[in-house]
Parts: sequence; structure tokens; C-alpha cells
Amino acid sequence: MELGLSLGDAPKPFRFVEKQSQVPSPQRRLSRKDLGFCVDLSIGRSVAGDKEDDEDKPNQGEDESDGNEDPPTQLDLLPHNPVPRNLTNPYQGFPWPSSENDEGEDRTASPNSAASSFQMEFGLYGSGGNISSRRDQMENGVMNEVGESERASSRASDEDENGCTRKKLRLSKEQSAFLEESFKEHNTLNPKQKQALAKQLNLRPRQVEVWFQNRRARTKLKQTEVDCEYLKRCCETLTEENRRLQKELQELRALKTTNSLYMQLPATTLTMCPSCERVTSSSAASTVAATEGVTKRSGLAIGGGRPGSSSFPFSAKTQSHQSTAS
DNA sequence: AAGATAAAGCACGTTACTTCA
DNA sequence: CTTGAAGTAACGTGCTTTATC
Repeated sequence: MELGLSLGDAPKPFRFVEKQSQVPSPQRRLSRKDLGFCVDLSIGRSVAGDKEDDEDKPNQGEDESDGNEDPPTQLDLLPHNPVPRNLTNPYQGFPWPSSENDEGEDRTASPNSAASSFQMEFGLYGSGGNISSRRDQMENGVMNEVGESERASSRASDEDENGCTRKKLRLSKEQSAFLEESFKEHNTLNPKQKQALAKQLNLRPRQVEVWFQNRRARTKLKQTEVDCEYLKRCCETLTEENRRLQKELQELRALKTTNSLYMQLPATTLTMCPSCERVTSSSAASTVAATEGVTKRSGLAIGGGRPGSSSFPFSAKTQSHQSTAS
């Protein structure tokens, strides 16, 4: 598992981000999307990112052979919904059988039941649908004429014939699964692929395009959430480590101060009474008073010294004093 | 060759709608 | 039945790239 964490300009972002910036154009300039942090914390290679169309990825070879022995991987955010495994190539024809009966079918039905009337159900817009954007006007040639789609259009409220109201449609499970499979193959589409997908799913190319845009956005959002979670954990760990090191540093400093202080004193002059735990000096009482003050200021309580501090200068003396006292 | 312009694609933010607890 | 949250299709906008003049 490789952990790549970079702040600011990411020289080698994780795979998905890298791909996004490369797909449209090999010479794509660094945009605002390419900046910012970039975390790679996933295990295993992305399913989505491994296979790309040659025409989509003119410089893919450079990506794969950039000398990284442990290729950065990313979290696979693709859904785990069951998708027919024979959908590896969406352009080879959808394998599910079609049926005439799509009336009253359950949208959340199992794949078996949902397998019916695939092509028939994909007509989402009736004639005279809402064509608002320039792209829609360009792509209207693929506009389907299936007006009986109960799945989608009938759920929309009564729209005026000019299509002024926005129609919110729900893609069928099959359509979503198909699009997901395509997204695994390539998370961007060239016009040919878009047209083919739209035709296959009986959608408008604009719908396919929007779906892919939204899908990329969802992937990025999820990845961002994962990144944030990870960074939060990193931050907590580092904070804790910092606190621990600060504490240790403080203790070391205190110890050094104490040590240097007692290095100046004659060692034989200090003793500690085991009963009263007071330091006494055999030479002068004034020294004792001074010593007590210093030791208290240094944060080390005599007799109650911190555990494990074997280098504490009083330990040996205390022992001898105890033995003599008994 | 360099600049202007149009077209297309994309990211991003938002809105509107659906579904579900 | 109502309501709020979550999910998502669709849209608007701005930016970038590419092709053409």
C-alpha cells in the first residue's frame, strides 16, 4: 500500500485525478482542479482506471511507465451493485432479453424481472420534449420517440408542450448498470462512445453526457470525503505524537537542569532522611534550604521522584542513609 | 506566425425532483 | 399524511482546448 500525500501542487496525483486531467487533452494546462492536496490511500488498483481507449488516452503509456514500481492506487468507489458480468463491452450489444411488458413493473425489481423490455423502457422523453441547451439542439437527432415510457416520463408532472418544466427522470436499474459498466471502462466519453451509448440505452446523448459528468462529480466527492477522513486521522495522530514529544522534551529539560545543578554541589554533602524525606547537608544547613528551593522549582519532588528515573542523584545516598539509620 | 472566434468538453455549483425513513 | 434528508438528473456558468479563419 502506497500512501501518497502532497499539499499544493501535486506532482503525481493519484490515478483518478491524473486521468481526469489528461483525458480531454494531452496538453491540458494545470487548472484549479489540479491544485490542492491529493491523497492516495487505497489498496489495490482501480478497476476503472486500468483500461482506457487508445483514442482517449494518447499519452497513457507515459502514465503507466513512469518508473513507479508501486503504482499509486486509489479507492475503488464504484458501486457494488450487481451488474451482469457479460457487459464488459457495452458496444457489443446488450445481452438482456426484451419484452413487451413494461407496464406496472417494479423499478426496484430484481435483475431478473428488470431484464424485461430493456430497449423498450429506455425511451424517456416523448416527442416535443424539453430541448433547451445548444448541445441538446445539436444532439436532437438521437432524440427518441418513445412516448409510452411509464418508468420515467409518466412520473413527471404534467409538463407543458413547450417543455418549460424540467423533467426529472429516473434511469432504470439496467440503464444505470450499463452506464456504470461503461464508466468503469472509461470515465470520460468521446463523441462516438457517447452516441453509441445513447443509442444503446435509448437515451439522448446529452443525458449520457450529463450522467457521466454527475458520475465523475460523485466519484470525486466520495474520494474527497475519504481523503478528509484520512487527513483527519493523520492530524490526530500527529497531534498526539507532538504532545508526547513535547512532554518528553520538557522532562528531559528538567532533568538536565537538575543534573547540572547538583553537579556543582559536593555529592557527599547531601543526604535524605527517610522518615521526614528532607534533604540534609552534613556541611552547612544553609545549603539544605537552598537545595530544597531549587528542587521544588525544577519540578522534581525529592522522595517522590518520577518513576524510572534511575539517574536521579539522590537514590544511592538515600539508600545508604536508610541503612545507617536502622 | 499570431490573434480572434466559434465550438466542444469539462468541472463546479445549483436547482428540481424522487425516494425513503 | 407530512416532513426532512439523501440521492440524482438536469441545468447554468466559466474555463480550457482545439480548429478555423
